[in-house]
Amino acid sequence: MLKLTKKADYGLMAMKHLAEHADQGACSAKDVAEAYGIPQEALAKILQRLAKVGLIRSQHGINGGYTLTRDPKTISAFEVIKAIDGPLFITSCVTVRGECGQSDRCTIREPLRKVNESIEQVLKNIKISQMKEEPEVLHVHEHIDKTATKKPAELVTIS
Amino acid sequence: MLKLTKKADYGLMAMKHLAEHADQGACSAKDVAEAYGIPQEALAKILQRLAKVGLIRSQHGINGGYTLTRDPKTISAFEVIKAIDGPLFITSCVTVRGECGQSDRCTIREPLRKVNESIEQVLKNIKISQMKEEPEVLHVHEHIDKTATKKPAELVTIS
DNA sequence: TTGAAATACGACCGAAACAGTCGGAGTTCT
DNA sequence: AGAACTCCGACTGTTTCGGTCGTATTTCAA
Repeated sequence: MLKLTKKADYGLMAMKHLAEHADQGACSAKDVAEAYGIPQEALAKILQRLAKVGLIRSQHGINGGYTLTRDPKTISAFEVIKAIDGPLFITSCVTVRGECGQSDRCTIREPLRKVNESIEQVLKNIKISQMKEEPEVLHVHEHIDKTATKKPAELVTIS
Repeated sequence: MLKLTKKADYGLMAMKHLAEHADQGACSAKDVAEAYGIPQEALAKILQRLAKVGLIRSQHGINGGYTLTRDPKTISAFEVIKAIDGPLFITSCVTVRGECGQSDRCTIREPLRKVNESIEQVLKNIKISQMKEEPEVLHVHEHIDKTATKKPAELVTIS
């Protein structure tokens, strides 16, 4: 149904939380989990994956937790989702090798690849810093519009 | 992982096939299934759902099968996908009632709703007729660009 | 040095959605 | 009327998802 997994949702929430509390030092998985009513163990596993790809830094021991490694303005939702759910393909017949398992006569995969690219661009242009609060939402609009209006060349070159 | 189900893929293939063979009368589920190596019974069920929402018309008996009810230029990929997989939401916490089951403090759902709208617009502007062959792909690009450039007002009003 | 607090990692289980299969009902042509 | 062909709806295995548990490792503080 073209939906993100809950893990990806949790990951985005956690990243947003870390961005908001960046000045208060590290946030533990327990803190974030309790703040949003997320199972602690489940969130911990997600944060581990985010740390593994370098989006956040982990610190053991007392007063430990997770901190962002980059400015939230430079972290896209696409990076977070990809780190958690793996590479996303809108079509189920297209694999990582670009092959179509079903049949050679599947002629719809090329148009769908374009759709996939468009979705990726949208997600890449949504930054963690833009998810903070409601007033910021207006900025998201502008960026969504910019995504397609300012990058037609990029979309074309992919084809 | 933000991917379409195989059923949706099959449905799009079948719709494309019906569009290409519209002048040859009705196509049976068997014909389409054999043309693409899809299990016949599985495809039949998909075609049933497409018929139920009125995208195609079914005809029993000998030389029966399915035919498009509308011009393929007016049928969007969004309609096909929605008919098969149901309403699509990019976020798993957002339900049909707009509620967030997790917590009231989930502040990321509004930005993600905008992403969802953008994706819907992309899918709505991809028509079955544009999936026919490779040269047509270029047209898809134009429509993707138009999607966001010509409809900023619509995106804003949804917020 | 000892213990508490926190992450790191893997294995496990129940639930839900997915992919595909089977028998039955309806329609058309001969 | 009968046979061939098709659509139709319910059913079952399989995979994925979501969440839990247990254990090891690291860090800081008393």
